[in-house]
Order: sequence, then structure tokens, then C-alpha cells
Amino acid sequence: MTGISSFRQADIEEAEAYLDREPPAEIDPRLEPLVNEIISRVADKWTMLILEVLNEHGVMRFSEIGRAVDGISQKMLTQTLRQMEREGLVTRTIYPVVPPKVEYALTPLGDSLGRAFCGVWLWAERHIDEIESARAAFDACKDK
Amino acid sequence: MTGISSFRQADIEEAEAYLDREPPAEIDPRLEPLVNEIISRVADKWTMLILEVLNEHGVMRFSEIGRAVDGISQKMLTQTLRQMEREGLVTRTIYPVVPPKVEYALTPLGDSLGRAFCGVWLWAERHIDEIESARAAFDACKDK
DNA sequence: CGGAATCCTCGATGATACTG
DNA sequence: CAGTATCATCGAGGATTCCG
Repeated sequence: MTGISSFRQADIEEAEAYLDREPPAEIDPRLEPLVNEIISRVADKWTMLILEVLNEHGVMRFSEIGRAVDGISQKMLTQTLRQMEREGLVTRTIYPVVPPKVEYALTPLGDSLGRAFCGVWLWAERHIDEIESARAAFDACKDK
Repeated sequence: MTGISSFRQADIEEAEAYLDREPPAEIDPRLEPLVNEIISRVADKWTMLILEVLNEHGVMRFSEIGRAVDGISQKMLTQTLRQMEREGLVTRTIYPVVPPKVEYALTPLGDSLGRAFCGVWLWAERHIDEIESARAAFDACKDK
């Protein structure tokens, strides 16, 4: 897992550009709960990590993903992959051989989600220092 | 709360542009856990919702935010605002009056985080239909 | 009003064991 | 190998109460 390294220079430049702007515009308010639901589902820890390794390695077997995603249990791996398949983020291909072989790959939709997160990755990367010093200052102040 | 309506047209256009690209580039791998930690903290449900209402309304009192963020308990409101303050996302201003008055506002850092999420909002909004039909297809298939 | 403190519940997750 | 099933735990989060 190399995180942000799975974005191209073009992605990064464009995402950087829009990081220096300001609000707003108009839209159907009924969309909000739906969008929130999708984001909270999709932004979960394991989903993001699996998205990353699949983006980097391309097609992978079940146990390969398990090895690549550090700390994930078999249960959560299965569960998260099922969810992602349900949302249309990954494809699941079963080879009727013995021992069983199942391959996972990102769909175009899953791929585009990875790119959508580019801006957030850049933000986090850019502001790590700022955040850590803010934390330190806050904690120091509270300790008195 | 109007969700995506708190982004400007310029943000949206730029975010849309980079949604149609592909991977990768190079970076320090040690950043990954840090970035992941920040994202998972910052991408949590309440943080995103509070970010939204503050972005829309500007300066707000504690109870105002509580009313604007539907369904949040007092505990989570306090807790999330403290975290956000600690990370440097919001400022907390106490007026020594009676009854107490405390105002919250986004810092420039908090503001920039809201903009960073623009791409994810756009992605979710754009693909709601695709996701819902994928889910329906998946579920229909499983029911047999 | 804006919290802090307490208690309590429930769901997400991990560990373990079994199977096609 | 790629799961499913079951049990156990642990902590996030809600409800309630009290306070400056």
C-alpha cells in the first residue's frame, strides 16, 4: 500500500487547483441524505484500503487482498468485498477449480471513486504538519 | 443543510474535471498511516455534517449547531466539536456572560477540508443512480 | 446555555471452528 | 482456498442527570 502514490500527476494537479477556492451553488436538497449515506458507507476504513490495493495491483485473489491489507480479518474482508460488489465497486469472478479461486477487480465505478478521493488525500497530506501542531498546541494548553 | 450546495461553481467544475482521469505518482510510504488516520477521523459522520452547517451558516452557537445537525446528541456534538477544535478545524469562542454563550466557526483549515470533499460529493451525487441500480441487481440476483 | 459525568445498550468487529 | 457460522468482546454512542 503506497496510498497517494496511486494517483497520476494529472489528478494531483487538478485536485490541487480546486483546493484553493471558496463556496457555493444550488442543488436539490433531497439528495443530501442519500449522498451522506453513500459517503459514510464508502468512506469506511476497510473499503478505502481495499480500494487502494486493488487500484495498485489490478486483479487480485481473495487471499492476496487479505495479505495486502494489513490487519484485516477474514470476516471483514469477505464482508467488505460483498458490500463493494453490491454497490458495483468491484467484480467477483469465480473459477470452478479445486482448490477454489476467486478474483476481484475494480469496476470503472470503483476506479472513479478512488480518483474522487484524490482531493481528500492531497488535503490530508498537505496539512499533516498543521494538524499535528494544532493537536500539540491544544493538548499542551489543556494539560496546563 | 443543503449538502453540495455549499460549493461554488468553480469548485465543482474543477472537481468534475479530475474525476475522469487515471493513476499514479510517487510518494513517501510512511505518510500512509498518518493520512489514513486523518481521513478516518475527519471523514466521520458528525464531523462532515458539522463541517457543512458551519460552512453554510458561518459563526454559530453550540445549540444552533445542535438544531441544524439533525439527530445528533449533545454528547456527540460536544465530543465532535472538541475533536475538530483539537485538529484545528474550528475555533471556539467563549463569551463570559450569563447565560453562557459559546460560538464556533471554521478555521481556514476547516474551510479547506470542506472544499477537499467536493470531489467525493460530486462523485456520490453523480453515481447515486448507478449505485442504487447495482444494489437492486445484486439483491435481486441473491433472492433468486 | 453549554457543557461534564454517569450509566447502559447495541452493533461492529475479532477469534475460532467448520465446510465445499 | 474461499468462504460460512457461531460466539465473545469492546467501545461508540444515546439517555439521563447534574452543574457553573
